Amino acid sequence: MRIGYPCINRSLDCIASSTFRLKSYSEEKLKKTVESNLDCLERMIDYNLENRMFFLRITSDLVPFASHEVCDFDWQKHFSERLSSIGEKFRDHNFRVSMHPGQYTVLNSNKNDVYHKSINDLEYHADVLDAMNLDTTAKINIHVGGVYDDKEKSKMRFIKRYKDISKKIKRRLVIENDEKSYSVKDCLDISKEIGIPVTFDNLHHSINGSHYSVEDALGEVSRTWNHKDGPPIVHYSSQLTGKRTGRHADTIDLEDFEGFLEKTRKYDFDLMIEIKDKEKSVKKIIENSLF
DNA sequence: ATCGGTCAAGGGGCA
DNA sequence: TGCCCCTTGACCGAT
Repeated sequence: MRIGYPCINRSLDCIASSTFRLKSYSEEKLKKTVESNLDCLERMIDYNLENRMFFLRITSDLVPFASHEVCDFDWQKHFSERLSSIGEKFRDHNFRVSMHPGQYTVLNSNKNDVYHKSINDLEYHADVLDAMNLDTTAKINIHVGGVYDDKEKSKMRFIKRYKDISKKIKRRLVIENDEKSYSVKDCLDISKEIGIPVTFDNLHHSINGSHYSVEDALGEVSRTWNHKDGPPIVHYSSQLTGKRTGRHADTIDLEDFEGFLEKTRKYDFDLMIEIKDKEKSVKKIIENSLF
């Protein structure tokens, strides 16, 4: 069981996701930005080591515009040594690593150009993990995508597209239940057809549930992860009280978290804490010996 | 130096 | 149809 937080460490005075405007794109600027992003990523790894947080989500902005047509720079080659040494550090300390493309990456889109751009973006994410020589437990986590007024058809489109993608992406791709469209049940239906692992998100499940209890949902998704995929990935967050449903809380509610652990005790998984104050919440969990 | 409008990009939900 | 929300702050031009 490993625990971590996504993309940004607020205790450090650096970010690994620094970017710039498309208008000001230049190869020089890209190189500089990626260098400083990699510096920061290494500092995050060191911080995590010291604090025993062995699950890390790498920001999609590590190499800005990498999947955009404007970028013809061979960043993999240029940063190959650094990327592989970062990967070595991950492996030496048995880190779990993941990435999570944003809302613009929609594999099952009914628009062809969106679909193709999504493939490019998934390719980029796979390239980052490949350049670090990470095994297939390093995952790229996405949502199923749009519904377009016909969920069955849209699920089928996801399945067909999945079958068509390259091995390089396929070996890392996992799907997560989302808060309005595709529930755990929907993800499991898809997984049954193509064997893709399913990430469980407790907050999304509480908003967009199926007939599954948390215990049953976790039990079912656990079976979608094979040995080569590593332990299941679970996302935990709590609702920001009084705000729009789905908004992430500012800091962790330890009582709520204990309740969650209570229900999930019998399962093995790696846990990503998606809460605004990031590593501080994880620290609270560890300090209270909850994980 | 500070401020705030804007940022590559999709989709869903509501008035 | 058009606007807002999510992701999420950071960038950068105007002052």
